[in-house]
Amino acid sequence: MIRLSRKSDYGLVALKALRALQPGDAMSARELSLQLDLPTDMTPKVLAKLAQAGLIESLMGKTGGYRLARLAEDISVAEVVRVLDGEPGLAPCREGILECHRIETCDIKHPLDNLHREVMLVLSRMSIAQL
Amino acid sequence: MIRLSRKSDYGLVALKALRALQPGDAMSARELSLQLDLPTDMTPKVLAKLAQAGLIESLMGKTGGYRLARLAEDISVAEVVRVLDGEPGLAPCREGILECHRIETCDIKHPLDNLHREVMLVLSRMSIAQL
DNA sequence: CTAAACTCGGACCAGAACGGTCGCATATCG
DNA sequence: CGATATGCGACCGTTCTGGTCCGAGTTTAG
Repeated sequence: MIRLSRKSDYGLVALKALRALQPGDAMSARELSLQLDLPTDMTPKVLAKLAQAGLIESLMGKTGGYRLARLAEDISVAEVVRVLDGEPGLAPCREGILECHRIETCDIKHPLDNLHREVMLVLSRMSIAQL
Repeated sequence: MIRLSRKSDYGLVALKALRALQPGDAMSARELSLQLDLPTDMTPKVLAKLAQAGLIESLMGKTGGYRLARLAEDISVAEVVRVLDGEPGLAPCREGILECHRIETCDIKHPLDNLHREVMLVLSRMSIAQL
């Protein structure tokens, strides 16, 4: 239910690298891959997701690349995770494995929900700039 | 890197159910499965892990079953997660994917480590009794 | 205008992890 | 002694993720 996969890691290190650029400059996916030792063709995928979510912007063409679309201070870890690993949902009520008509189940659902929300809050408080 | 799988859910609901027992009473794995709609033979596995970690104790024999080994107030969610899903490790330095001799990598490692620690802290603050 | 370098997007594959099951040994109570 | 419980280890099927490949559309350089 709460999952921070490797993709999120990649995204975070990439964003951190983009942050070090001069304003106006862009960095290509391949440069990022080489510099950060990320899997060759994984980087474009991760960056594409971040781009279409509006966290970074992509510049096409020969001198293209990626750069932050916002201030690093305004990009939270939670947002990156949500984009790359999806909104983490609770297992219990998602698949119907634990049926919700059971009292015990719904007794447990809300607390787990709170738990989850609290974790995301922690992630929300940390920005790329703080990494 | 942080992963709360379904097993953890199962463990948490089971512990919550065990908490409702009268002191001295025990509840069999099958009873728990039926009452909580958990997968038939998943429950013993989860309970076995919790037992060997000392969170609950098992009573063998005909009238056997499981019961809490400690007060519900003293069992944290973090502990349950750690037992059932293992100590969550950081991806970057675990598999050598991001080599640690790279400065960028080790710049990112510690902050991610802190992040992770903070999340576990949140889980530590919530006990079974509070669910 | 052509060529090169880049992003975009989808299709694709292998491997690991997870959820779930079975069976046998062992211990307890009646 | 027999019935019933856990303990534990071996065992699959499926899903998901990480990772790769390729074609299409775009922009700049020459």
